[in-house]
Amino acid sequence: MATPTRWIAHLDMDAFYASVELLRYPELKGLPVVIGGGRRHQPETLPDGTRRFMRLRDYTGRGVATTATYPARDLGLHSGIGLMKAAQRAPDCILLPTDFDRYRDYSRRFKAAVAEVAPVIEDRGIDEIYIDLTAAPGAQDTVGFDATGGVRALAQEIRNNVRRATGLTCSIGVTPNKLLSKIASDLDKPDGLTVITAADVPLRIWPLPVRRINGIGPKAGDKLAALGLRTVGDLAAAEPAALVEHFGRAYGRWLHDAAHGRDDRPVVTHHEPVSMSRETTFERNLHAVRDRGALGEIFTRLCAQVAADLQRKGYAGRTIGIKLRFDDFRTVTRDLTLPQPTAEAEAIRHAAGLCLKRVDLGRPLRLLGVRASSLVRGGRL
DNA sequence: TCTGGGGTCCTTCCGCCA
DNA sequence: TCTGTGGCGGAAGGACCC
Repeated sequence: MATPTRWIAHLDMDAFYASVELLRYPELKGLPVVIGGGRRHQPETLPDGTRRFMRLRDYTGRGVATTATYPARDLGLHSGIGLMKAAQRAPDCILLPTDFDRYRDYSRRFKAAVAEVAPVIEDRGIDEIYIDLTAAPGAQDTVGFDATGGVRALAQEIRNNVRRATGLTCSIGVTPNKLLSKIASDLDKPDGLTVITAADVPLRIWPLPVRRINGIGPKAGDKLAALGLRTVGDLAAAEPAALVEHFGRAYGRWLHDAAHGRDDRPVVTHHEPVSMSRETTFERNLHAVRDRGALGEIFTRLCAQVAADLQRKGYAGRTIGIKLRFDDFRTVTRDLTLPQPTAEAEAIRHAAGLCLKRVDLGRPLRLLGVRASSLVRGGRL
């Protein structure tokens, strides 16, 4: 028997948070809706049973959109857009608060539905996963003359199962590796299924902009554009030595491999957390001296939250750190490694306080965060 | 009226030590 | 004792992702 073809799927839920909200508020189907902001703007149920929703024009604050329905995207609203800016573009658009508990619940449901068909799953956050289909029953089957027929049917079965379990649609890309599957799942969205083989890479992948590659962000994208490299094909044709020269050894080589669709990272079914953190952006900027009391309260609360998170999940952290963002958006961090790991709010607060003393607090602050890293399991010393 | 919150990983620099 | 070298952990920042 020949070596089996490696088949990795990337499954991405379609406009996940928004779609979960539409299940709860079906009257919003087809309307522009964004999710985000604080918890203040809950829909109101009127005496006649209908619901009243908040509009973007009524929003004030510093929130951003977490996601947007497809009709809202047509109006130029996208995830990450400031809600005040969004309100200028679409004042009548409906605004819903985020409800992470509910999204986590649906997340568990869709992942369980996938696991019934194919159990080798890598979690990539609340709304997407990788699935190793290589050894799944039927994946290597040829249907007629189509060597991808078996894996395509399997992916379709996964989609059906997710829909049955949640009422939600997803998009799946199936290819020989994670890198290509991530790109492929985005090619036919929403509710799509895309299968790509290594031989398809020049035709299907090379015409795409480099930014479609997971790992090429705004900075690298701009730098590549400045070198005249706009498509994945441009990048694939570039001299590896030139890429190394401009981007360093590791990243330069990775760029070259990625452009050729090469990626042998395994599907990892278990992850240990590296850090746990809590941070908050203030409603208005706070000053270290003038707003000492308010700042101290927030600081203590963040430490307590990190401690609670650590204890709930059974970890302790040896390194405690803080993060500050000033009114000019400059961000600084300070870390302190302790002799012993801790999950106690008071010890965290003390260490974080020492970190804070090392920062010049001359400017007003817009954000404060507390983090625990170098985590050890089970310890609560 | 700019620009959330929770993460991971990588690079660079620095001090310490063998 | 001086100089060099290399490893390593910790700290800081940055890029990127969902």
